[in-house]
Amino acid sequence: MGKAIPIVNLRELRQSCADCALNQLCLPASIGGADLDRLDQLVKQRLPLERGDILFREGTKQPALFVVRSGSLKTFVTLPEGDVQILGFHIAGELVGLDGLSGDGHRCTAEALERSSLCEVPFDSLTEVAAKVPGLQHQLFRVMSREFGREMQHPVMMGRKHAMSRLAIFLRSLSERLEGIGHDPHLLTLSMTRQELANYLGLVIETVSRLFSRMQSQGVLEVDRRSVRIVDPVALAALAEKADADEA
Amino acid sequence: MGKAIPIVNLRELRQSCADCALNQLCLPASIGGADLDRLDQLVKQRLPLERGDILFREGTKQPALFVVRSGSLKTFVTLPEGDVQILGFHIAGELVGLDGLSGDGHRCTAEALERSSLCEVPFDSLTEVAAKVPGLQHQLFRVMSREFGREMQHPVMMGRKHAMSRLAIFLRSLSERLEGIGHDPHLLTLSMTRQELANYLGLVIETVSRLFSRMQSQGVLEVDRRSVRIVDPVALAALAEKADADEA
DNA sequence: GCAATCCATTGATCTGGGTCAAGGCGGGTC
DNA sequence: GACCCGCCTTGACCCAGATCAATGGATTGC
Repeated sequence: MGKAIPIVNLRELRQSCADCALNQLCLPASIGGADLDRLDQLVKQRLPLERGDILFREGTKQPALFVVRSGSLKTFVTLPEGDVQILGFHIAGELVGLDGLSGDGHRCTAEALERSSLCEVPFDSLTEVAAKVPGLQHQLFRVMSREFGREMQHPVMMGRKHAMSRLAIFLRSLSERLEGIGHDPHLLTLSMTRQELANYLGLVIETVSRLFSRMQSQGVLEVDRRSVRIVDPVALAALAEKADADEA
Repeated sequence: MGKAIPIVNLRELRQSCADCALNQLCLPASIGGADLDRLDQLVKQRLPLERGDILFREGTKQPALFVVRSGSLKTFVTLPEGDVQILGFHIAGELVGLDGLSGDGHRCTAEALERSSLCEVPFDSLTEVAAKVPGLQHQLFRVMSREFGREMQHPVMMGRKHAMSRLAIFLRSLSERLEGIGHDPHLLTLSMTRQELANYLGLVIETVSRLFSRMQSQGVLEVDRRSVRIVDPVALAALAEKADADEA
């Protein structure tokens, strides 16, 4: 047994949708047989990305849809003045790139937060096949709409006037999503820096750092660098929902 | 010539997509002939809504897609504690209800801000026809993705740490959208209350009020209750982009 | 081992916007 | 006309979080 050198798992690289553990979260859900084969042929397995690698950039023509198989990414837009706004973090089983179907290319940039592997489906062939496979079209609408629902959470969180609520909402959401892919919902390993998290939450890095410290001293979390253990989920929920004064 | 009693325009109520002034902004764009007729049969013209009328509620099964023909609406979610977060305002030519395709019903509530008329397309029949008309499917993906792009603006705006930038961004966006439907982009008639606007921007009503006053005294706007004239668009743009300190 | 770098934490101070409170104005009703 | 009521504005005050600044680990490179 040598060192833990990360090796590309070749079996994983050439695997069909039918065998994929993420099957139910992904496009192929609820289609099968010949249709699944047809979809399978569109899906390209990509070599893993490393932290900082760009999956696609704002404005890219030839847009594609991606499914995260392992690892995680962030999506963000760059503002005219040069600063960025992070729109979301994407973990295994989640889709990235749905903003690209408009015909004007992708509207945001996607970048890996750690070593990540993905499946890729080019849009033109996807919509082409979707036109022939009603089940796929339906599923495509479903996942787009599901993603819509997820996007809604961001403004809801940003609308909170207390920084503590924002962070608590984020942690709960992440916990829930991890649970959905079979991880321990109380043991989070953050793949983003404090800076990236702060940007996403609409705060500055110092505030995020202080919030983690405060939650730890209150016995809600145990924090060690990027790993966060949720010690008191009830207290965390209370922080997330703590009133916000106005209500109209 | 009597008083200006608002009358339901019957011609408008039973009109085909082909004749509609909003044609290019809407679903029928880029389909024609027999396909357009097929779509036409799905579209129901609804009686106008009055201020406060609910178009659909969170959780409604039997979701549908709506196109605003005139007037305006807001969409919002209700949080467990009872307060709400407004997600967006929708003016003529814009689509409402795209969040409903997930199969779990609508994820937000839509409410009229003023007397508004709409077209309605039930989802089940829409997706059914879309499966047969590739042009429609494509257009449906396009408008969904376009809407995705619009949704992205909300977090970008909420990420701004200065209240003035948030309001300026909102005003510019509204101005642009009004221009798109042939209105004077410098003369805005707000259909939402200050409270609704504040909620959307993640601020309190007093702050919004003070911002309007300040922009007026700076010569950027002329404000009279709900009507806002953009006097100095360049200054407004500068306020919208004013640096926000961090940039990662 | 030591420097350099990146990332995170902590403290001190300042300030933008939230909170509390008091009118103002316009549109409706009787 | 007088009143009311919903919506908006303005002022005074205060606090959560931004800003400024210094320090502390990890990790990487030499």
